[in-house]
Amino acid sequence: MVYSIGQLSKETQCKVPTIRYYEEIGLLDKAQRSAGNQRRYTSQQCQRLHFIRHSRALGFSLDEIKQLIHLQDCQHHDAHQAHDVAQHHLADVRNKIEQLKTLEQQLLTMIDSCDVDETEDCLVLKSLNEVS
Amino acid sequence: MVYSIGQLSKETQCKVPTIRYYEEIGLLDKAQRSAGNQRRYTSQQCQRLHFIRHSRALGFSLDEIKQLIHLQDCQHHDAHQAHDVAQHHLADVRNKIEQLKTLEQQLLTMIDSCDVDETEDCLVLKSLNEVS
DNA sequence: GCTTGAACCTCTAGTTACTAGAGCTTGTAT
DNA sequence: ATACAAGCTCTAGTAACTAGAGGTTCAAGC
Repeated sequence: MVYSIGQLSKETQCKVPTIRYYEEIGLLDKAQRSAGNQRRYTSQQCQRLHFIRHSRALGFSLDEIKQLIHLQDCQHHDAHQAHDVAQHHLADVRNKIEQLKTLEQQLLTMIDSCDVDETEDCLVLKSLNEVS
Repeated sequence: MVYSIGQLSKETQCKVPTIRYYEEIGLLDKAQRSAGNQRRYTSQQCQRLHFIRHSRALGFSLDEIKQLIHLQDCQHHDAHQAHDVAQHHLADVRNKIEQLKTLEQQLLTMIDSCDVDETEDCLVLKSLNEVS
């Protein structure tokens, strides 16, 4: 199976300029070209793009994905390096969740303090002005 | 009290280039200048920068902060517009938390599936290759 | 074989919220 | 008077794309 960039785009739900961008930064190998200079992709490249998109959906950065791809390509890697990348990322995600929960609480407090007292000005601005 | 940009920076914990950047995009008014063209700030501007930093710490975007500042400056605003901005932001934050929790689960599943079976290759890469 | 139009090409610039560096000038303390 | 920290402007870089201009190629229908 050979894909044009548009077909690959449909297959992987990845926008055409994004595919070109991935090639540009070396995340995807340079595609073969048709006689008229248009990109042609193999099933393998299609699978790699699926891998990239799936990883992105899980929040891995392009840099992390580069590492994961390298681990895939290099046969002699330690069995647990990919595991480490994933675990590191999991820690990041948990950190972000904690931060956002704190934030959620602060916003709630701010908004609630305002609901109590409908007759006055909204206190949101006031509370943002307080030096914490 | 009159501040140089460095003093303002210390006072607000906001880096010097960031202050200049806020001026450039119109989030802070243009500062007065000394005879030698250096920026001089008043206590009012210092308070405004505190407001901006506090809002940023709560995750408001610069655009949202612009709206909030406009609401402060404009005396004739609806008492609850700031409330709305905050509530909208709260919804965003909650959304992000939900997404990250889903992600956390997927990562956990991936990593755990690998721990079960230590003798084989790490399954992280394999599971990223599966088309979900 | 010719025409049409969708899909392709490259290149540049924009997005968000800053950060870093070059090369020069000003302020202040001794 | 001098030294040097702190200031100035301008340009470019970060992450991960997205959008548009202006031109070319492919594939289908006649």
